[in-house]
Amino acid sequence: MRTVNSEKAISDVEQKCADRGIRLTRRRKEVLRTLVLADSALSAYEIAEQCNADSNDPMPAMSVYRILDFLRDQQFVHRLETANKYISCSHLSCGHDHAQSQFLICNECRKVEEIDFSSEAFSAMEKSASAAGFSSISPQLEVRGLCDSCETS
Amino acid sequence: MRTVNSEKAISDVEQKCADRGIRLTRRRKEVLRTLVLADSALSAYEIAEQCNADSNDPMPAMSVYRILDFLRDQQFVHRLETANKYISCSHLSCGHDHAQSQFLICNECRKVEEIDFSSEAFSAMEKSASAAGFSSISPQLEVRGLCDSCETS
DNA sequence: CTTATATAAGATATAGTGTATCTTTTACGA
DNA sequence: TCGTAAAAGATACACTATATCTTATATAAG
Repeated sequence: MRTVNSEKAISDVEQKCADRGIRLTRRRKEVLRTLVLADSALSAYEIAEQCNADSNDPMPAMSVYRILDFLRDQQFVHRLETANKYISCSHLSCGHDHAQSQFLICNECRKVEEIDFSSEAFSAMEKSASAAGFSSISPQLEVRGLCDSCETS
Repeated sequence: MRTVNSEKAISDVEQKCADRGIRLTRRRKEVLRTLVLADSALSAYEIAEQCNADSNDPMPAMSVYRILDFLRDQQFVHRLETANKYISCSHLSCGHDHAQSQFLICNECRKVEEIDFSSEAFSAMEKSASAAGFSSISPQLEVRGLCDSCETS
């Protein structure tokens, strides 16, 4: 289980939705809960499968996509572009906004860490980018690598 | 046309293949040429389509995938993981190896630049990564952003 | 030169990922 | 309670990619 307190994360999201005047429906909560409880990033179809394992009210894959759109709009969930998978935001219980989302993805065990790169790293990247004719770079970043335990084993 | 001298790039690849004792067949050259001449990154199916526009010997999409595997193994072509597209290496005529490949991708016009991030940028990223339990990061990197001309327009 | 072998290409099927669209249901305010 | 809008259900289909089996071609050995 990735999140220390999954239930708290979900009720915090519920509160945020109430604040924003949007609805965290039963279906949306199902998808969110699946991602919060998951050990790793999941594909849309894996989410549907997991929901169907957890309840006997079938969750169609198409609904998963729709719900993921909603959850991503609200920044509760992120899409890993390099993996075609989805993962719950690791800041569900934080009060502040998270415009940034940078991910370290282990090529071996597929573990994902959502981190903040240092501002030095960012400004150095921006400098290189600007030299190549790119005036701005997205704070969304996916970096592949090896986590410590996979490196040593 | 992305490459200043496309024909030179292709004949340089031919020479490299000869050196490596591998074959740059007619089909492989067709795919490579399509990518070298392309203004942007192409999907496998777009490559097939383009080949079919250029010649009347049909290029099946399945062959394109096989040939892309070959060209990627040889580092003549890269895959943009965040775009599901392929692009020819911008160093086809260089003598040295290119273990690294970092890309800037414009979210607006889809222009792609293959660059080298500064070593400062890399070591700063590695520092952040190591703090998060990742001992090594891949030199393969795709960064989204806006190119100068899309930024100003 | 011919044949054997290995590599490449052709052909077909199918899996995996994602979007479009139309209908039905549900929630909520007037 | 009824009307409207948002959400969910259902179905079809497009796009990306892999697996596998067969046929063709290139090169090396005899």
